[in-house]
Amino acid sequence: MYNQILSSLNDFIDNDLFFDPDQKKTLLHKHKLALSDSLQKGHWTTNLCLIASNLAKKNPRDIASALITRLENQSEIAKVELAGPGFVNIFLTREAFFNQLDDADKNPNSFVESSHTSKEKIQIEFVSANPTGPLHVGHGRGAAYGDAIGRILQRLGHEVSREYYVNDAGRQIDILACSIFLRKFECFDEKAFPKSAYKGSYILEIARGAEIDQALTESDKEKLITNLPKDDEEKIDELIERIKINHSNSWSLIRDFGLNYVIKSIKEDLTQFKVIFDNWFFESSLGELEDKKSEIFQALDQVKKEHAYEKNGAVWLESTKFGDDKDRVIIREDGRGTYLSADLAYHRNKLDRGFDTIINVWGSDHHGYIKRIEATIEAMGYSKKQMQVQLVQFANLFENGSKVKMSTRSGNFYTLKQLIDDIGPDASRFYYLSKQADQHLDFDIGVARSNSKDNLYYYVQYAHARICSVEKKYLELGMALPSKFDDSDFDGCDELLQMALNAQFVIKSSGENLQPHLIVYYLRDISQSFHQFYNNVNILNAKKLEQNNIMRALIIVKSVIASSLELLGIEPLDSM
RNA sequence: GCGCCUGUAGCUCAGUUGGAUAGAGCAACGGUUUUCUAAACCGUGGGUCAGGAGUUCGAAUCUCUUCAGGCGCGCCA
Repeated sequence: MYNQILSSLNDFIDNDLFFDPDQKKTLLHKHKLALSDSLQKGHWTTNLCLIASNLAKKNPRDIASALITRLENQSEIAKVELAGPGFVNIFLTREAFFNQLDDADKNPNSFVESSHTSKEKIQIEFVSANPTGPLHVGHGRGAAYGDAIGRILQRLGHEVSREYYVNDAGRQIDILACSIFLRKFECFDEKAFPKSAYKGSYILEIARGAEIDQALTESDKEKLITNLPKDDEEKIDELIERIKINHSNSWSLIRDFGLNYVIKSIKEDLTQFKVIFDNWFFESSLGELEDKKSEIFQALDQVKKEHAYEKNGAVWLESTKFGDDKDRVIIREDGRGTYLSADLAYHRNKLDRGFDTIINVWGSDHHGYIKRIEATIEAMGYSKKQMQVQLVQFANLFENGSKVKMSTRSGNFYTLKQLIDDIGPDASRFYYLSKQADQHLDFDIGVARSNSKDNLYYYVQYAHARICSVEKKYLELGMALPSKFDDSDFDGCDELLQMALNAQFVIKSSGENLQPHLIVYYLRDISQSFHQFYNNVNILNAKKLEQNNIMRALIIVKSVIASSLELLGIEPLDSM
């Protein structure tokens, strides 16, 4: 029906309006056909005449009359009204209204899929937390978000690939290995343990699990910890250096063991959170800068030829040529690459894999980094439009009104796993997604855990469970669940059904804008409408004539709720 | 100093990309169950959409500006 009306509107623009081609183009682009938010305004509504009247400097009423006649000629349309400042409201016949619902139930993309949006190959890179410790509640938000937009884009017909970028090559990993080493061989007293090392209890666990034949003598330890620099950061770097040189065997054993251990635990947490990645990309696979065959060398070499220069012994990328604020170092004075150089090679690798769009989900503290990476993409000869960066603000966790602190180094943090164990993966995901991603989220675990009315997650689940229960009772009465509407003129479900139709548009918009929270609020609204209906109408004791359509309506609402929850990675509950 | 984000009811937030009378939840007060799950529903009160100017048929939404708050500005990752 949507497509049918839409093409009538377009025919009208083409044939009945005496506009020049430019005006027609903007009109085609700007007019909208939307579901009405209330049936008093009809089933469908369009602003076409408003826009047209603006372009032609004419009264909307003069333009509308021809359109109204054209629309009213269609057998599915019962009535067309001009309302408000110039909206055209379209009222369908009951039969047409029900038909589009049955169609939408069969094909949840019936309105949106034939539109000219092309199917793309999309890659989403998200979480990508440094493998230096367990995921904490801040990472959970990125995980829930990235996974949800993946599901939504898939629903819209795109081919989606999820990727985790593992920074397994940098200094952070050395600090991890060093921390484990120091614990393993008990090099420091508890009080003297370096501040800049990781202190979480998981470090002790890993240290206990690591099987190393070698032992450190007291003099080894003494050598390791005497005459260290005072500065915390310098101290840890010095320790790393000394261990690497003097205990290279243990070092690499511990480093590999620790890294694998942490990555494994991250994977387990994500699996429990129902986030599955198609690909784990390791920074180390890009190779070493010294190796001329490595990807990282070749990527840098390519860029260096045209868009880089040497200054103060370092190699600088001319990123200002591509919109960055200043030029950036890609190879340090001492010959090592910067973080940007690895990212440059990584993005080249991604774009060469043939994705139409790559989406990077980053913590919002990286926002200063966007221009920089865009510049490197342009410098390598790609278009920055192929990459979309979506920032996710950190989630603040509250418990009983007070903020729970998070810091990986101090080891004092609330892990994602704890959260999942506490309130479950589904409620966690629901709350993570309940606010626009790039804005602060205050997550009160007390509310999420509670059975109270302000727990929105249960409000939505309750609507689903109630419908399941009614269906069950209906079957127990010996009735069969209807698969079609009949022509009874009971209209008590119509507003609810109108809202159910809107799911397609909400999902489309949430996919196009990468905003899963729109679905959360849609779920709240349709659940509310259902609860109202439920309290108004006694379904099982309703008139036999009305019951078929009521049950049909509930089946449709239930399936809309279930499939919307699915897009958020949440399993609908059949009973509570 | 430069850049990005935010400011909507007492609190937490939506607002379909410029549309019709600005909406929910919580909190406050009052009500609804011999009948399908009361984790529900109904009612009442609560607003200069931070302030100002502009763009137009029409602005919470776009532009400019003032104020307030948050974040980012390494040869760290």
